[in-house]
Formats: sequence, structure tokens, C-alpha cells
Amino acid sequence: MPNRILLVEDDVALGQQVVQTLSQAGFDPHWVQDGDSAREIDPDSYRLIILDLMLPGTYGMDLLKRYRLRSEVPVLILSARDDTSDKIRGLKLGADDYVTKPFFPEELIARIQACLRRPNLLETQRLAVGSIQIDLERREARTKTGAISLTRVEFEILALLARRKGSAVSRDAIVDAALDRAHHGSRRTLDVHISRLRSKLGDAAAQLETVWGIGYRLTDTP
Amino acid sequence: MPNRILLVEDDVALGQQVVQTLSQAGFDPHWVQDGDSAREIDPDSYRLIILDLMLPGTYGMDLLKRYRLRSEVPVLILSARDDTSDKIRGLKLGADDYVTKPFFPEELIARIQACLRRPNLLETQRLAVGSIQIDLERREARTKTGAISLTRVEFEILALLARRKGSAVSRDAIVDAALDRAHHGSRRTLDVHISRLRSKLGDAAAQLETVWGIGYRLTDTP
DNA sequence: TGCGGACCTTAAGCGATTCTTAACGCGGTC
DNA sequence: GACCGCGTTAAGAATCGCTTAAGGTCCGCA
Repeated sequence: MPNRILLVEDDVALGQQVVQTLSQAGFDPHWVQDGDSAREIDPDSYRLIILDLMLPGTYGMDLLKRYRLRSEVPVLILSARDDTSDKIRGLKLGADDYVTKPFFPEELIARIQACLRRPNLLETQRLAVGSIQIDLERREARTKTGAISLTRVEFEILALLARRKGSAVSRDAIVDAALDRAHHGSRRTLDVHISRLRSKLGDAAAQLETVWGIGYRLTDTP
Repeated sequence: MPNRILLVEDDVALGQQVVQTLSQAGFDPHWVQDGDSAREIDPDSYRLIILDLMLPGTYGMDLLKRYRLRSEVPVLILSARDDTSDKIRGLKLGADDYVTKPFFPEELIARIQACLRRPNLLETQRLAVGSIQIDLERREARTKTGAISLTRVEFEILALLARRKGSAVSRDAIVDAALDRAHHGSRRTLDVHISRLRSKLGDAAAQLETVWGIGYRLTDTP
């Protein structure tokens, strides 16, 4: 299911509000009201999990640990109390972001989208998009078949698209970020780099989509 | 200057830590320790401003207002105290994100990069009109039956109508926004685009109504 | 200093997609 | 019923992107 989001929240008023916000934003929210029910859920059947830390039954923190053991689904912590030690603990346990009450609906949506775009705000060194993995520190990219050697420009392009996973990135933006601006002559240069990048990506090239008239997009599902 | 970041922070220990974090991440931090100095600064000479809310002299909130009056530079609020009313006020005044102490250096960098990528985290990039969902970032539209591939012009038209959901939009306005104005010739071009858009929308085409003699309207309910 | 290789850029042909125009027919409005 | 606006289709034109091939530059190395 493309837009299924699990909400674990015992506060009825807050839960209703969040469900409504999510629906309006085009997501498909599933609301569970207590920790014990949430224990039984398979985290991988959701694109993202919103987790309240103050829950009856199993505490939210335990749920987070449990989910992290078996899945890499993005988890966004939602806390009614503004407790910074909770924040640290949550993020250390692998939560991807943290929103405290009160918040604007827009803020929640924005953070969700940020999480979906780049799982784990805390791990900036590695990017994973579908079967493509990028190590920004080692400047290395790999696919299922192994490491692939990319030139500087190719790596910049791939990293940029991966950072904005799912978004259409304009040709201009890519040229700005990855190519020497000294040569602003031919507009065909980018094509060539993309072409070679695709051939090096092999099967994973299907993830690098052309957005006609705009630019390119790197998706996690081919 | 490409990576100049202004840090307004009176706490010396925290300031040093942030400056170090920013430098290591490849930014060029400028640190100002009191609000009065910060008043004199031209916000537009920085790519992003990190603002502490608890400052001697002019309070941080006043600074934020002041910056917002003359510039759209991204502002990230950094608050030592975990005060949610501050958060609300800050975001309403146009701050782009909010980080509370304590935080991981990686978290700060991640949020900065998020702000630079998309100023104003609070502006959602999705539109939903009835059963039509439009993702402006992905540049993709979906209906109940799944994603539909739209050309550039078709997408522009749909997005424009969706932004003005419910109201009639004149043919001229649509042509202005979505089509090349170079071709001033035939007024029938728009019809063709609308026609193809409808056929691609499938069932959802019922939401795209003709307003006779005026233009078109995209409604919530078919 | 000269050579070779890796890399970036440019050019050009080709194929694919998209935009526009034209033409015809329908339907609403007076 | 006449007129004007709109829907639809088909076809040509324009645009855009992919690929291959060919310089050109920079760097390391002998």
C-alpha cells in the first residue's frame, strides 16, 4: 500500500486530529489506540509509523525498539510532553524525527514528507534509494550487483537525486549542483552524464526516471 | 557567498559547539553574540540564519520579525528552553524550522540542509482535490486507480486548478500559466489539453467541470 | 618534457514525446 | 434554428532527450 501510515496514539482528540490531517494530505492512516495492539503489527506493511511515547500498556519506547529490530520503516515520534531526554532516547533508538505537541498540521505533514524523502534525519552519510546505496563519505555507490565506479560529476548527480529521493529535480538545478558553471554553453552535457550514469547503474537504471520537460527523478521503486 | 550561515547565539559554550559543527559540515559560520549586533546585519547576505530565541538586548523573536520584513532568508530557530509556545510563535512569524537543546550535531546539519533544499518546511507540497492527488515535488498525479503520467502542460493545468480548488479559472489565466505565450494564435489549444487531461483522469474527470463562457473548475465532489 | 589515461564537454543524428493547428461535430444559449 | 463555444480526433511541427563519436583538458608518471 503506497501511502499507508500507522498512527499509535491513545489520546482520542489528538488521534482524530492527526487522522484527519493525514487523510487530507492524501495519506491512508491506520489508527491504533493502545500499545498492546501495536505490538502485533507488522511494521513493514506501512510506509511510516507515527508513535506516541506516552502509551498505556507497552510504552512507546519499547515499541520503537521492537519495530527497529525487525524493520527499517521510518518512525516519527509524537510526544504530548516536551521532554528532551525522551527526544534523545528516541532518536538514539533510531527514530527518524520528533514532533512535540502542539504542532501545526502542516508541520506534521512536512516532517512526514521529509522522513519519506530521506529516512533517518540523523544519518546523513549514507543514502539508500531502492537498490542503490550511496556512501557520501567514501564517495562510493553500490547496487545489488556490487560497487560501481562513478566519476565526480556522475556521483554528484546521483547523490543530489538521492538526497531528494522521489522529487523531480530540474535540469538546471542538477547542472548547477554537479557541473562546472564555467561552461554554460551546451545543454546536452547533462544528457551525456545521465546516459553514462544509467549504463553504469545496470538494472537499477530503471529507478532513474526522466521527467519530460523538467528534469529527472530517482525513485525507490522501479 | 555560497555557504555563509549567520549564528545569533549568546551562550558561549553552545555557540562554539555550533560553529564547530557547521565548519565541519562545510559551512562558513558567522557568529554574533548579542541581539543588538544582529539588528544591524543584512539578512540577505546569508544563506541561512540560526537564531537563538533567548537573547540579551533585542529578543530573538523581534529579530525574526525584523528579518522577515526585509528578506525571505531561511531562519532556523534554536532554543535552549523547550517551550512550545515559543515554537508556535516562531513558526507563525515565518521561521522555517525549530531545533531545541539538546540536539545532535547531525540533527542540526540535517535540518539546515532540509531548509536549504526547501525553504519553509511548513509549505506542503501536496494538493488533494476529491479523488485526485497531486504531488508537486514528485511532479506526479494520482487518482484512485493509481499514478497517471501527465505531460508538462497537463500537469501545470491540473496543479493550477487544484490550487484554486472550487473556483472557476478563466481560460486566459490557464493559458497564461501553463502554455507558451509565444503561440498567440489559436485559442483552441487549451481545449485539446483539457481533453487529453480528462481522458487520463478517467473517472476523476467528472471533477473537472467546464464553466461555460469562462473557463474550467476543479471540484472536490464529482 | 612528453605520453597516456581518465574525465568532461561538445557536436550531430536519431528517435521519442509533446505541442499546436486544423477540421468536424456536438451542445448550449438566445 | 443560428450562432458561438466547446470536445474530439488526426496529423504535422516543434521540442526534448538519448546515444555515439570526437576533441580537449588536466593529471600522474616515466
